[in-house]
Amino acid sequence: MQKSTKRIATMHKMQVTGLEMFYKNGYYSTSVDDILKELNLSKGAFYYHFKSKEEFFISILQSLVVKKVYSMLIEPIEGHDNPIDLITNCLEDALQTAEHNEYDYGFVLQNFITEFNGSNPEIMKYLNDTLKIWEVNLVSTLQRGKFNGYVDRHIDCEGVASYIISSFLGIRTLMVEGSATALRYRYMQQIRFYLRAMANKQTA
Amino acid sequence: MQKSTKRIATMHKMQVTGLEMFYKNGYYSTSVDDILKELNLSKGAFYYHFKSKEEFFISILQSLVVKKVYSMLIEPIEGHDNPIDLITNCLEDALQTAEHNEYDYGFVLQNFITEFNGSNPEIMKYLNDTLKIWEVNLVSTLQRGKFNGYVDRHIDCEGVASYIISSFLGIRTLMVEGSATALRYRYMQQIRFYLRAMANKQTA
DNA sequence: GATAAAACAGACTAATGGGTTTGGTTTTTT
DNA sequence: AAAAAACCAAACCCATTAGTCTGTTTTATC
Repeated sequence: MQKSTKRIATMHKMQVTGLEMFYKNGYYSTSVDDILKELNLSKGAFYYHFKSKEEFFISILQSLVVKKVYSMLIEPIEGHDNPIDLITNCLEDALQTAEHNEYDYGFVLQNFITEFNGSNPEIMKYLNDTLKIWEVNLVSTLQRGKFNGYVDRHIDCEGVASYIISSFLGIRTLMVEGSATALRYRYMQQIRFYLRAMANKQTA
Repeated sequence: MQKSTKRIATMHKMQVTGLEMFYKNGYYSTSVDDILKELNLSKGAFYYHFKSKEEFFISILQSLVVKKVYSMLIEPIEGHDNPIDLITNCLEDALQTAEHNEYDYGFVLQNFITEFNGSNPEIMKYLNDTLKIWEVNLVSTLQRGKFNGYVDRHIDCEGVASYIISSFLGIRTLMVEGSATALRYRYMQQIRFYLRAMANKQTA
């Protein structure tokens, strides 16, 4: 009983290539035809599977982006180890991924937020919700860190979380054109410095 | 001899409205007709003054954006006062401007960098150059701060500068949808905390 | 106030892109 | 083998958009 297995495979292929091209060239600058040419598929194929370009894009957000945000930005910082180390390593990994021309999904979000802001409220909702998921998980990781004695009790977890996200999104913007390796190195030094100051001074 | 006074006035009006709409809806999502309708002007007028949409946009970068980056982000941090205070106040001002739905020009740059990255190298060059101007000036402000005894000698000025820019660009992304006031408040607390640690501990 | 140049209006063109339709082929089920 | 479901190709439709062309109005100059 694999009646929909091919359907799913085809849709998935379209979504993967779609995300790649939307991310690289922007949503509005990437035509459906562009994606189909890349895949040697036809318009008929596309509109058999998806109602519209917009619905197609939303399906990408739901089935690819959200999952990747979880696996790259959220799961690595779960658990009861020192959140400061967890977060530092997670950011380092994400930036290294970015450096090798793959996409780290925090920046994917930022790109699309910039593009759709003001022009498409429905898509913006999905994007903001996903970003919010990251933020919420950062906050609770920090709070858990307080509870477990790793993080200073006086720290404003919400403030730190949005500051981490901000700096990360920003450095990724700079990396698109600047010398990525040098920027990553410097950024990691600064964020380490910043996060180290959050540590609980009582406990080792 | 005011043969070009009207010409300049009209061009300027087009540029101001153009920047506003490009910034709000994106370059590719804003048609020349959209801008002209807003101004009650015609195609003939537009192409009388500008060779193309792209040239029009570049003229906006040159005549509006660069100047504003200077007056909002560079001039305020010049001088020989404590650069940590200068930078803090400058960022605060920029974020307050942003909160009142006007545009702070750091974010204008970021928006366009995101939009044109990968699709238009010529425009990217202008945008990156402008961002670079900001960065270079931040670095030299910090170095001057070292010289004048305000900033710790061990600080990596390049690292701090790109970290400041990063966090600023990032927080602006978050502000587009989140509660701007709360984000600004938190951000300023964090950046103050971060910058205070740069201060020279010897001198008061 | 005639004339020339500058500034502007608006219909038109060509190309692009989202989406539809038609007309098929392959795969699965019975 | 026959019917139905899943899948695919490409011509076609319609709205939009950057850019052109031809003319008209405004403005400066003598």
